[in-house]
This record gives sequence, C-alpha cells and structure tokens, in this order.
Amino acid sequence: MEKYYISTAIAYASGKPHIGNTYEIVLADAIARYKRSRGFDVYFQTGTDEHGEKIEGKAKEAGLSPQEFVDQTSAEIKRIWDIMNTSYDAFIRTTNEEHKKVVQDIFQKLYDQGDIYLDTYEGWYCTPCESFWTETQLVDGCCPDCGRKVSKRSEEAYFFKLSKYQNQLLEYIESHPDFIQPEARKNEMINNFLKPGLQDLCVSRTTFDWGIKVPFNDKHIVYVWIDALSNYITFPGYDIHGGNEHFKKYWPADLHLIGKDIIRFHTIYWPIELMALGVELPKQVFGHPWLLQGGDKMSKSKGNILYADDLVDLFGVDAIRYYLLHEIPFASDGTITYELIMERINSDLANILGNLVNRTISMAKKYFDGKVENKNTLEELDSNLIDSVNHLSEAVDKKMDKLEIGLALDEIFNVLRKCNKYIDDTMPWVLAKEEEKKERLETVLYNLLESIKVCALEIIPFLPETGEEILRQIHAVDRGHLFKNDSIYEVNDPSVLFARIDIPKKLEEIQMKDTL
RNA sequence: CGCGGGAUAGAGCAGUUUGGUAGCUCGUCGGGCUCAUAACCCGGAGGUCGUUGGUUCAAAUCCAUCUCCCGCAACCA
Repeated sequence: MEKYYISTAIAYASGKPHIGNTYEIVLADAIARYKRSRGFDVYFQTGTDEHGEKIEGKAKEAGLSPQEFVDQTSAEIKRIWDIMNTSYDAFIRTTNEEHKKVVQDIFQKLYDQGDIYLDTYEGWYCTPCESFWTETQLVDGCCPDCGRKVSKRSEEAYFFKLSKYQNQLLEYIESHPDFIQPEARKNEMINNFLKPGLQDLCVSRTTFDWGIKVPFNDKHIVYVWIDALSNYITFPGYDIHGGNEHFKKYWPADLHLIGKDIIRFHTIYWPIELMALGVELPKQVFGHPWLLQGGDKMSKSKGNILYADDLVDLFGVDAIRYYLLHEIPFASDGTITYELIMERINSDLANILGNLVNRTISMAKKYFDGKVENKNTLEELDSNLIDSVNHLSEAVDKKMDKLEIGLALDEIFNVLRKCNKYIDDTMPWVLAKEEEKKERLETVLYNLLESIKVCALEIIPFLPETGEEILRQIHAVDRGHLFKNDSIYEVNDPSVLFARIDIPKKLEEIQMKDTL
C-alpha cells in the first residue's frame, strides 16, 4: 500500500486558536481522509510547539509554571482539533522527552560537523520587553511592542551555516518545481533570499530558559528553528543514526501544510537542516492563504475573533468544515463572516444537498414504501446522469491532485445539482399517477439513490458526519465509488440534514449573545 | 526603477498559455412545478473585461504606458 505522510505546522501553545488557525487542521484533515479513501496508508501528524520566550512570559502572567501553562493550552488546542472532527494519527508536543533528546543530538551532530558555530548576535534590544528586534521591525526607531527606545546590544549565540547549503537548496528547488506551492511563494523565496545569499541563522538564545538546552553549553537554549521544525522527523521516529522502521516507512513527508507566514522557515531553514543531517527533503510544502474576518485580519485588539467551537455550536461541525474547505481560494486570502457562512449553508448544504436527499427519500417512501430496485428502463436522461456520477471520483482526483479542495467540492455539488435537475426532468410525481409507469418511476428513484450514494461517499473526506448520515438514511449497503446497477434499497425515514437558516433572525440571536 | 501576484455584472471567481459571439456560483426579478427544508427547474435584467495608446480583418486574451490593491523583503510561529 502506498504511504502518505501529511503534517500541519505545530500550533504555538500560547493561547486559544481562532478559526483562522483552525483552518489548517481542517484542510489537512480533508486531504488525509481523501487519501485514505483512495487507498493510501496515511500518517497525519499535528501538535503543539510549546517552548519559547513568549510562552514563558504568558505562563508567568497566569501564575503558572511554563509546563502547567502548556499542559492547559495544548489540551485546549487538541480539544478544538477534536471538535472539528479531525483524524490526525499523532498529536505531538515539543515538551516530549524523546523529542528533546533527539533535538539535542541533532544540535550536537551539526556542531560536531562544523555546521553550527559560536558567534555574536547583534540586534536592537528593548530592555523592558527583554526582546531583540531587527532594524526593519522597529517602529520609528523604537520598540514595536512598547514604543520605547531601543539600544544596540549583542549576545553570544550559536549560528547555523545556511550559506554553505544555499546553492544545493536552490538547485533542489529549481529541479523540483512542485516543492514550494503555490508557485508565487517559490519566487519570493528564490528572489528575496536564495539569490541575494543567505545569512547564517541564529539557533540559540540566552535571554530565556523555557526550552531545550544546548547539550554542550547549558547557558544556551535551542531556538525555535531547530526545536520546532524537527518535530516532523523526531516524532515519526528519527534519530541521528537513521531512525526506526516507522520513520523509514513514512519519511520523506509527502506534504507539509503550513500558513503562508511561515513559508520561509519550511522552505529554507528546514530543508537545509535536513541536508546537513543527510536526510531526504519533504516532497512538498504548501503555504495556504489566511482567513480574514470581513476584510480584516483577526486580532484581539480589533475584537473580531471568531472561534471554531463557538461557530460549531451555532452551525454544526460539517457546516463550518464546508465553509472553510469550499470558500477559501487556493492562493489568495479568504473571508469569513456570519452572513457568508449562513448564505453558504442555505444555498449549498440545505437547498442543494439536504433537500435533494430529503425529497428523494420521501418519494421512495411514498411511492414504494421505501423499497427500491433497478427496473432498468434506461433513457438518455438516465445515461447522462449516470455518466457524470461515474466520472465524479476522477474529477475529484484531478482537483485534489492540485490541492484545489474547494473545486473538488464543486465537482460533487455539480453532480448533486444534476440530480435535482433530473428529478424535474423525469417528474416522478407525474409518473406516479399512472400505474403502467410504475417501473419507470422505480428506475428513476433507483438512479437517484445510487447517484446520491456515490456523492455521499465522495463527500465523506470533507464532511464525514454528513456523508455517513446520508448513507444511513438511504441505507446504502454498497460502498463503491461507481454507479452500481444491482443494488437494493430499503431507505430509512428522512431527517433534515441541514436546516435552512433565517439569516436576519439568526444574526439577531448572535448579537444578543455577544452583548450579554 | 527591490521581487512577485492581481484589477472581468451587486458579491466571490473562471476564461488570458494556443486572439474570433463574455462564462460559473451566490444575490436579484419573472415564470414553471409540487416529491421536498418558501426548497427544486427554466428564463430575464445586470459587464465599454482598471486607464490610455499600439499590433491585427478581429484583443479580456499580444505589446507599451499609467493608476490602484495585495504578498514578500531574514531571525515575527
């Protein structure tokens, strides 16, 4: 069986993730479930990044030890991932002892082979904030956090020789055109970093304690690059001697799914670390766009943050999954608002999908007491429908190969639309009036049920609960992704999959809640 | 002149590689139907395809100019 290793970035355990942060795990889950549905042996890894100065500070504010703090936040993140019904195989945490040990081994190895060296880090330092800033981060020459004056300061730090590997990396990127996606991101990396030449990367810090100690110098903490990025290999089972069977089976990763803000780390620092270790590079890094609230970035100061758990309470998990998966463009930022979510639920989930299932089952019940078999009164109309049903799986594959998840969903909904049209074209309620049309009527309903079955199966990776519920309602025994001629249906009672929402009324309710 | 992407109906997008009647989804208006969640199906209205100029029998599509928007520009997860 072909393997498929997909990862999300590990979430920084500094607080509760909003819906934008949650977007990534849902995307990854849809891809993972889709790959499984196509017979791949999938390993899907996610988790939390738990070290660093910011977490140390937040823990202090909360009156907790850093470990207590990340135990809470990591659990909260995992809870949200679970609410979104995501099927990760491993939820990892960088405070794991084995991970720490391997990271130290990696650091040691890179030091021993001369890729890491001790030097001085120079930057602008804000004493009250205890933070370093780069020239470009400064606002009017002052600290971007507190606005106070900064001073030039230097500290001892270890550096990683990126420059040594830059040509090798450039060559790799150019000979593997799919490595960085979307393509525009690849150009940014090449033009802004690789071509001008890489500066060596500072990989240790002495200004905080919460992290993995440098094995041969415990004044230094291994900085985020080597600690967090290494998760992709340490947890599957890597060690500096090559790793265990599980690691050898699943590495290299087929896809690192990450946000567009951290592309640089994943397409420059991370591959170079792997090159230095002599480990194969991941096959693809995809930097997905962001989800904006209205037209704005979500932020606490704007007070416009939407959280996954609240949205799921309001609309249900599959409705939110559908919105995230369908509505966000492939390469540019998407928008989320309550209105848009509800419009999408009504037009797609309630009207096209839910209502189709409902009307089909109702007719099967009404005209045949729920028992429907294929009477094979084939007409051209039928062949057209069956044809598009039989090509659906292939059409979905085509879009998914390019990670165009929204378009893959469109393919499914196009077939559902055809089913609705097929009902109007065949007019079962007219056929029902004439006894001699009974067989034709039964065939029509059979064609519908079988088409719905295929659509439900295709939809399961994206909307798992809904897909299964449809199969249950129509009582599908067969699980093939093609139209089958000799199934037998005995449908269950229909129940509403997605209720239509009265948008103004619901908005009012939401506002009432918010002002409470 | 730092690098790159984009500007197409009220909204979101496709079409630009290989010039030839401007398309999809949502919304809106009208009609049809009644199996269904006021759902479904059909039809209409709505666009000088960002500006200006050029090439061509013909340009959303090719070339040039300008305007505006967005991403990236190194230690921010």
